[in-house]
Amino acid sequence: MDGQETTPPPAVTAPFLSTPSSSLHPPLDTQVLIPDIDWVSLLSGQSFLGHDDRSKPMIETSSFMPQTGCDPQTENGNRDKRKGCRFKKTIRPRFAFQTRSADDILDDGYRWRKYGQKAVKNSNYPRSYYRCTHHTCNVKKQVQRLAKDSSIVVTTYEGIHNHPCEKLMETLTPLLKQMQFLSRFNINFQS
DNA sequence: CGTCTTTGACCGGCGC
DNA sequence: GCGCCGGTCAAAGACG
Repeated sequence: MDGQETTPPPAVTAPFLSTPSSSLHPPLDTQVLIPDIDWVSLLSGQSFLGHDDRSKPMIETSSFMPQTGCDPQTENGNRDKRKGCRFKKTIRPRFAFQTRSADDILDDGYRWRKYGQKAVKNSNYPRSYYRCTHHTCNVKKQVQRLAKDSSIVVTTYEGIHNHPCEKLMETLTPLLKQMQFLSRFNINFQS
């Protein structure tokens, strides 16, 4: 099931930045109130955020990364700890923002697979865990409603996409092909 | 049939 | 050492 395809664009109400160079991928076609965002870099899967000292850290940036000798593909903490692989704490891009939306899932153009849901303390609402479905991508995100205001969804992204946004590419590919065709036609016409 | 969600179990970190 | 908590795994089932 891919409920993200039909999710209406929510309004981002309160962005928080934890790492200046982190790569977050907010929903496409969203009423975004974040200033100084390089959306081109963002949508191409590159690091995108300009420095914004006004932004307040919301979420810790530390996460587990494998030490040398561990398979980078199996970066997820518990899975590798079970194999006896040792970890050290390193900084990993992590970014949280709040959206006012009736839907928990934001359509950010990427495909996500839900791999867990947990009830969290001091909250009536569960926290959902998602992982990017791209085989080489290790980006994760957590989604949770605010206990104080159930209309606000807190989304936390962790990691950087190492591939372009699939949905954007789907949209742009026919357009690019058409442009290539037209430019070729134009060259032939001139010669 | 492939993809995705659900959900109970499991594990490690952390505070006491 | 123990219990709580957050994060992840993986089997089973749902869905298109």
